[in-house]
Amino acid sequence: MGHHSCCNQQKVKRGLWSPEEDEKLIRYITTYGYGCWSEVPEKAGLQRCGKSCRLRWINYLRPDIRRGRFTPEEEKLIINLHEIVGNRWAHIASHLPGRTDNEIKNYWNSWIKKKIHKPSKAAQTATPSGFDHVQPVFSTADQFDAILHHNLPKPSAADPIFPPPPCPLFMFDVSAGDSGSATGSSKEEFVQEVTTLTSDLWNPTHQQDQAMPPFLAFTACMESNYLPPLVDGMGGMVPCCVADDEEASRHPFEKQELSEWVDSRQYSSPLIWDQVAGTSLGGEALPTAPSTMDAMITSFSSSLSRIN
DNA sequence: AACCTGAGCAACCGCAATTGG
DNA sequence: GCCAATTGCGGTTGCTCAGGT
Repeated sequence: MGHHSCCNQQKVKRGLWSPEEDEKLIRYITTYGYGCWSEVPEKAGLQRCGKSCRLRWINYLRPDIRRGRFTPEEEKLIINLHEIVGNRWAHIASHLPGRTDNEIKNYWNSWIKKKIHKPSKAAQTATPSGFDHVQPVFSTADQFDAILHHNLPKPSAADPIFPPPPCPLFMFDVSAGDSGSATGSSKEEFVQEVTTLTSDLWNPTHQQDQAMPPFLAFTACMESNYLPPLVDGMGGMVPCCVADDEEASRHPFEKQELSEWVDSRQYSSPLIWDQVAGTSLGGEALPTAPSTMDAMITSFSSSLSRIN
C-alpha cells in the first residue's frame, strides 16, 4: 500500500494537515526539537511518516517562516539567482530568509507559466511590478537604492575614483589572477564562491538562512555601476556591503570598526582576498581564474559604457 | 445555479546524498 | 568498505478556490 519507503506503516495518513495535527507537531518540536524525523510521528502521536512531518515543519510550521507575497526585491533576487544557479531552489532559498525552497519553486513555476502564456504581451507592456523585462545583468542605481535603502551618488565619468559604497564592509579582489588554476571557473562558480565566502564570514554560526545580505550587496553593487577600480587594467575590487543596519548589527564586529578596517585595506587587494579567504577557509586562499575575470570584466565594462 | 478553467499552493514521489552501524 | 536508514532536494501532482461563462 505504502508508496514510499518511509511510509510503509499501516494507517499512515496523507493529504492536507489538520489544525490538530499541526498543533501536535508544533508542540512536539518546540518541546523536544527534531533529532530524528522518523521518530517524530510516533512520539508526537501522529499517523504520518517522518518525511511528511519534516516537510510540514520546514515548509509551513517553523516559527521563522515568512509568508505572504514576495517583495519586489525578493522577486528580483530570485530571478537573478536563478539566472546564476538554475533550479537549485534550496540554494536560492538560502538567500531569502524565511522563504522555503518549495515556495520559491511554486512562485517560479507560476511565473514561468505566465511568461510562457503571454510572451509577447509581457515584452510589450512591461511594468515596474512585472519582471518580464528584468535582465540578469543589473542596470540601474535605483535598483541598488531600493535594495540597500540608501541614496547613493552615481559615479561619474569625470570622477574616475568611484565613491565607496555606503557601508563598505568587504572588498573582494577579483584581480589577483591565479593563472595556474586548473579549474574551469565560470562567472557562476565565482559568484557561488563569493556567496559561500561572504556567508561563512558573515555568519559565524553558519546559519544558511542568514546568508542573504552580503550577497545582496554584492550583486547590488554590480548593478549600481559601482565599478571596481582598475577595471580597464584587468582587475578590480568587487564591493560587498550589508543591506541595512539590522544586518550589520549581527556581525560580531561593530559597523564602524569594520568600515575602518576595510577602508584601511581597500586597495591592497591580495591581502584582502587572502585574509578573507583565510578567515573562512582555514587559510587556503581561493584561486581566481582568468576565465572568471573575463566574465566579470565583460560585465563591468558594459556597466562602464553606460555611464560614459 | 451549474459548470468550466486556471492560478496558487500544499503535499507527495522518487532519487541522490549523507549518515551511522 | 558496505549497506541500510535517514535526510534533503527538485519535479510533479492534485486539491481548493476564485472568476468567468
